[in-house]
Amino acid sequence: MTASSSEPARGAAPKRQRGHARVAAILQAAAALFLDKGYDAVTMTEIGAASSTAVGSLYRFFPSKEAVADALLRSYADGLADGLAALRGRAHGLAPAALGDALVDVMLELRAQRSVALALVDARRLEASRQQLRAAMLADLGSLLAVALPALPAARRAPMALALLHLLKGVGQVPPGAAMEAPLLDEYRRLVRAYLAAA
Amino acid sequence: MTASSSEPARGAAPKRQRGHARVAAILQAAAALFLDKGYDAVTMTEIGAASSTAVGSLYRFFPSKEAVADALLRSYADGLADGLAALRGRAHGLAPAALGDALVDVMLELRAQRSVALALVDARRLEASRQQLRAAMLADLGSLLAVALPALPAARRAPMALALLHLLKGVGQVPPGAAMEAPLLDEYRRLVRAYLAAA
Amino acid sequence: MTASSSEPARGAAPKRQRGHARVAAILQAAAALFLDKGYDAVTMTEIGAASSTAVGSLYRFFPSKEAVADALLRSYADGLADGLAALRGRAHGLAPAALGDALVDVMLELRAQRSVALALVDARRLEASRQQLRAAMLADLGSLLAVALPALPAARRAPMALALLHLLKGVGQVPPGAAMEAPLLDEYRRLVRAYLAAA
Amino acid sequence: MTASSSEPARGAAPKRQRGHARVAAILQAAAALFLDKGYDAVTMTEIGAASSTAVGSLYRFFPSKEAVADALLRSYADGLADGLAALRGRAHGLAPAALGDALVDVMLELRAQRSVALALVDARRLEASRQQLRAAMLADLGSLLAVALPALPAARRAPMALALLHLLKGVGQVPPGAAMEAPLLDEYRRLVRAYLAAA
DNA sequence: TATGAATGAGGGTTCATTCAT
DNA sequence: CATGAATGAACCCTCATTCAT
Repeated sequence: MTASSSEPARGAAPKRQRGHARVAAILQAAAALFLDKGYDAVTMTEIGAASSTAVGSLYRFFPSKEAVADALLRSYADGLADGLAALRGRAHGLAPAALGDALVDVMLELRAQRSVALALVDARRLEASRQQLRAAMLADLGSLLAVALPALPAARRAPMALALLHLLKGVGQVPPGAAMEAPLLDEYRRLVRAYLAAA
Repeated sequence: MTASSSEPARGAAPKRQRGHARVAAILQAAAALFLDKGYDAVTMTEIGAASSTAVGSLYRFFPSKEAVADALLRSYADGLADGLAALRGRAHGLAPAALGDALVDVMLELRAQRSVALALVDARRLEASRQQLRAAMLADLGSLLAVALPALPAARRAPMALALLHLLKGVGQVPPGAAMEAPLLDEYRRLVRAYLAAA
Repeated sequence: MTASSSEPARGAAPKRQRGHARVAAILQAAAALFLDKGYDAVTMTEIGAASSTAVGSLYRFFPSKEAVADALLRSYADGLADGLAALRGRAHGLAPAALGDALVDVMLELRAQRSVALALVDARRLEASRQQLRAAMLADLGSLLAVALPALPAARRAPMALALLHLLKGVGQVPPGAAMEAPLLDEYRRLVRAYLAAA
Repeated sequence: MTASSSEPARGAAPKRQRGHARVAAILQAAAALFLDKGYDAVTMTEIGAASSTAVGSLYRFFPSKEAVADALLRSYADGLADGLAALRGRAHGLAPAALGDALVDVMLELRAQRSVALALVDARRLEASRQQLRAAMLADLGSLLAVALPALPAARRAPMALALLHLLKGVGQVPPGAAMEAPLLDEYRRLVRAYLAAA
């Protein structure tokens, strides 16, 4: 709205976008640090330094350290919920093996956010967010199973969702560039497929 | 490979039994606290209070907070190594499904120590111990697979050990008194069995 | 002695009326906040928000937070000096009781500004302004006493001014809407009258 | 109780007394600082430095900065309550002028603690303690008046207690070594006497 | 000139670790 | 040796003040 509309490429855009870029930078830096050292071991000053943001500014965007972690967690939860929702849309009549592969694929798409989320989910200080996230994911997985495996006894749906959740957590933890990556992902695919096929 | 399981049995037994009892009390208290609140949230003073040990004395037995966690981790690693070694002894010719059950059983036996270990493994501050523990467990699992599933291509042994490790981690995380316990354990048994049978 | 009461009236009036309104709004907002929460607990941003002024603009009018408090203090001092000067004009031959009532009345007229001033005077950070204000008020009160109570030994003038100052401070602190207001003000009137009559 | 009872003059005494001395040193240092700069402007580190105590140790004795101020306030409140209680014991039939002098004397005895207390009472952050202290003092003063001035209409007791409280606050604020001290105290005596005599 | 995002020093508080007793 | 008071670095967070727009 100010006069700078003539310089498109210079600095993204004048007002709101700056804030967005900042927030993104902060979250990215925080994600890397949390992943590397765990929630408690990371200091706000560190996050600031890593994202070229003064502590004070950090607190303009996030009211507390916990809020930073929550944002990360939520962003992951949202991505996952979307992925599962999309999968549920086409799950009806899917063969178990195909369902397994699809699940693994959903996970792989979110891998970046996922590994951070996992690091955070284990920080005991974040119980609240953690419980919430877990519950949401279990519900999503459960309803997916109801659609995809209608023959499965209802009583097994919850335990299976739990087991799958843990399994998929493993998929998310596969380190993206390592030598092990491909064979390990194959292995997980086999595992999930075998599990679902046997159900 | 199980050689690391003992320095206690070597020659330290007769005298200093006091010290041993103290160490045990400290570790037990620390385990309960770490499990409940996570590594970072537990203070040395707390551990002292919970084990009726003055902080100063705590530092006589463990040079640092990290050392307490390490001891816990190692004790768990030892138990696991022992369990896997015993299993390997009788693994030759075991049916895959039976092998799966046996693995789950080994895990269940260690569940108490295991859940603490898991809580600690996720405290990123303990990278060193964590890596070591992981490596040892993978090696043990790998050699168990070599014995139990001789038909498995050698190349799949490592990924499978990795996947199994993660799976068994899930078994260890099943909360011991919860309503979900029995069905969830059953589910894990099914899962492991299906996986090994398919291999 | 009342000379310090104006730099506003000198030559700044016609233009910049905007600025004057702003300054007034700022001072009013600041007064309310200081009164409510004390000097230290009020932030410049708050003052800005309460007076619809951007922080940056705040600093155009007042070079620091302390300057805002100083302005408030000075404005009160000016009002008091004026009131005392007026009283001194008609103090000659006034009966002690009447003088006491008049003093209380002067205070009551200034009550709004006064209570803020008192809140600020107690913020020890403002020593300088505080001392200045005090000295000016004592001088004014002293000269009023010289006119109104010529029989009073000169040596008692200073202590009496001090005591009166404190007394009048009490009057200023009577909370304006409380149930206690009327009886308490009566009580103060009695007190001042009794004191001056006995002198 | 330990073995050091043979060295009487060296360091007060070994165990509990050390703590007492520390607490006293802390309170004294805090009092001086609060008096000088006001509650908000004093930092815990400063209090530590002034009492040769590390911040950490400070927090062993007082759980928060507020607790330090509270202790100071309470100690003063206790002294005052004692003084007023003693005075009430012999107040029956006391002449108003004598009562006034006695009140001023009670104040003077507590002057050291008093001036700090006054500095703190004005710190808005300490509302809770402040209200409590005020209420207690008013109640004490009121019951003293009931005993000492039975002729006073009950309705005037509360306002008079309020006015007296403020007056006595003035007495407490007389700076202990200043040139003004003696004449000002005389003046306050006159003032209180005149007030009570007129009642 | 007005704006408010950005800055970073500094405040209260905690806790791993040390050391005098 | 055991003890637990003492230490002080470091953490999260706030806010007076500045300055690019």
